[in-house]
Amino acid sequence: MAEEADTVSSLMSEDKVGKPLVVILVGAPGSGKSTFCNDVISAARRTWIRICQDTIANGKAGTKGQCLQSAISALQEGKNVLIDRCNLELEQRSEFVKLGGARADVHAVVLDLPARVCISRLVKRTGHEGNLQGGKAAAVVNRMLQKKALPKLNEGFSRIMFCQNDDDIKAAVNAYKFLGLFDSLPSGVFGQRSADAKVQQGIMKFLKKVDTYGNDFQNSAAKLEYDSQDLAVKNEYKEINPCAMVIEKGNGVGQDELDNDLLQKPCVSDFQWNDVPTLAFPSISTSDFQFNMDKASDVIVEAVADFFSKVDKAKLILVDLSPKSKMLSLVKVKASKKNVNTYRFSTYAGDITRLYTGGGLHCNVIANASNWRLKPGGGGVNTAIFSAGGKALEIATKEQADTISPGSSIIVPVPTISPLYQREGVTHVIHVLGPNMNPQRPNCLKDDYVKGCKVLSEAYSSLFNNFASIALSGDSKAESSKSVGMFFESVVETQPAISEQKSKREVSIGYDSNKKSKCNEDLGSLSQSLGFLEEEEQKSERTDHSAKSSWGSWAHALHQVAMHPEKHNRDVIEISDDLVVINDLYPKAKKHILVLSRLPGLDCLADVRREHLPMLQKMHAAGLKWVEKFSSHDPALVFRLGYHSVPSMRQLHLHVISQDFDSTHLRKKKHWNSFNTPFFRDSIDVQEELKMNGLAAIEDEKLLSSELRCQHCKSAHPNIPRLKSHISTCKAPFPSHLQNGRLVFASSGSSEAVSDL
DNA sequence: GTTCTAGAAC
DNA sequence: GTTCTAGAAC
Repeated sequence: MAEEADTVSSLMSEDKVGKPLVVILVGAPGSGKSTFCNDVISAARRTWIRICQDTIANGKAGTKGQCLQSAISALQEGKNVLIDRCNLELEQRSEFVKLGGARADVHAVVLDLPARVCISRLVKRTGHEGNLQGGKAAAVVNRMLQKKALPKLNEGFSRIMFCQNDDDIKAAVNAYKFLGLFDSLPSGVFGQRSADAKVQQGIMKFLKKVDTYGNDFQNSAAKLEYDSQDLAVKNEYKEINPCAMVIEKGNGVGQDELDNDLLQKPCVSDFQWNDVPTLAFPSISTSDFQFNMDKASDVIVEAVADFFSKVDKAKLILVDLSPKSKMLSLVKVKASKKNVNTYRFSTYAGDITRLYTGGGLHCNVIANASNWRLKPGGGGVNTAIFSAGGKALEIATKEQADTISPGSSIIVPVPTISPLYQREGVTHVIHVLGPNMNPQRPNCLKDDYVKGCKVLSEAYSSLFNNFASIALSGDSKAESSKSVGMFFESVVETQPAISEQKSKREVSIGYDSNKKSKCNEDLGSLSQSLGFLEEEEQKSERTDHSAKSSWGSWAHALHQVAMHPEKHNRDVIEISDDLVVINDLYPKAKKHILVLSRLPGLDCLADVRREHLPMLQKMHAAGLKWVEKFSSHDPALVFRLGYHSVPSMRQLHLHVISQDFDSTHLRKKKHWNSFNTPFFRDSIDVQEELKMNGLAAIEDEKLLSSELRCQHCKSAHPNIPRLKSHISTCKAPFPSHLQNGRLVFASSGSSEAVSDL
């Protein structure tokens, strides 16, 4: 019985318990954020956790990443989160806003107090610490407030509360303090002083404008007026186009009718479309490729939601020719169920090649449901777009690629002579190829909808990413330069498909060779099964490659020393036929030397093969000899010998470096991580791998930007100075994975592996 | 690899 | 205001 009751009550509570909340405080230093948090937490009915960047790292200042991580874990435990950092700028808070969605609702509480109040509090608080006194405090606060961007609902907040004085703050504290597990606060904007009026004005202006278009609009105008109170709360509607507003608010007045009547009038063009990049796209694969529409509409809505979570201020419009389109209605219903922002995503029934002249819609980018040969014909959208784009579009397409594979897309800038550009203002066409389910067309997937949905989803994300990259590049003529910076909430992969296409066509040219494509690029996978001739070709290409472009001009210094050590007396400490040993010009520790191989053509670890093992053994032995010498002078020194996975300078060199990392030259994250992540390949491991596999593993350069962690106790630190100050006092032993010959020190006159520290 | 510097963060 | 980092240039 008891068990049953438990089950019932847990079911009920699951149903009723609101989502956890993420409350993002927004305010200058001294605005009272911490006090707010403490006041809420001290008597709250829910469980709250305050996340403060100043104290997140064991009481010390930490990173934004640590705050995010901490917030994620708190949410997973069902706790409510208060983000206590300034968050005055959109970018500073955007990562935290993204915590919202299925797992949490995100609110903002804006402590919008006069600067002088913040300054005087700040001086009182920090004066005795000597950090931010008088004029300095004022400068900091004023500077920060200059950059202040008040939060808006369209950033992803479901509720925003503005506090301008202590009473407002008290009310906000109470709202959260008394919020029980089963309660929720209303959505919208509260306490904002002047914006509501502006929104109202904007709407009135719009209504007047609409009126001039005639009777068709009367109903919808009335409807808008009715809803305007609701709209006023959402300040995201400050700058919107009237049609989008109607779409959102037109429920119950015959949606389809409204859409078509309104959208097919050229009423929007002179209103507010100008600065928002807009992509119009047809449904991919559901026409001639016979993809199931129900499944396709799920994929579309999913892809759109995903896109909106990454990108700010861009609009998408799904277009189909027929007002009775099943796809349009399916997508509309599903988008609405999924709460997709209907201001940013809408549907349109009409000709995709006449969006402006036929519908007044200014879409700077349109997508084409293409065929794999990227050729005109075949009917449907493809024929229509190629025909509207003219010969110029066909040629421009050919310039980009010859073919396209299912699930990908390519961008084609529309030539200015094309009617699509001149008449419709379309600056780019993105050709997309979706999966084919039609047995009468090539590459039919039959009924494999697992694969089909995957490919269709890839097609849409490729399309949307490419659209994003157009706006990011500032290439879009529909987008003013000032909005470029505001466009992205986060980095979006750019043009993956186009470079893929290019590389298909230009395999031998090395499309990315101007990038940091070092010699390790493909050698790991360089096939041993290549024929002799091919291998020779590859070799010469590799040599060419590194000589030509992959090593920067500075990167040949070690090579010069290895080949002509006699010319570099100052740095060289040992010369033999095989090796040159030098002091590192910029030592990253008390003792830091390089053992250079003198073999020509052996530039980096990725070049090393089994036959080089004797050379590496000699280098290791030479390194050990120097360790012994150094240790005899300073027995406290402990060394590691190893190679960088991807060196910055050519000519294979072994680092022999003491583990104190006590050096003014160690200044960057990259410096630290190059010696303290798996990017550093211990010499003994490399030798072992050569014996076993014939080559050594190369670790990713991404490791160089990992967070900074102490090599002893593994604690994380926000920056190099903090890390350095920590390691100078950290008493923890070296981790066990270094304790099998990787760490060396001197003992009884000879260097030995450290067995126990 | 370093130096220089703009801009992020507080 | 200072501190710190990351990216560009070399």
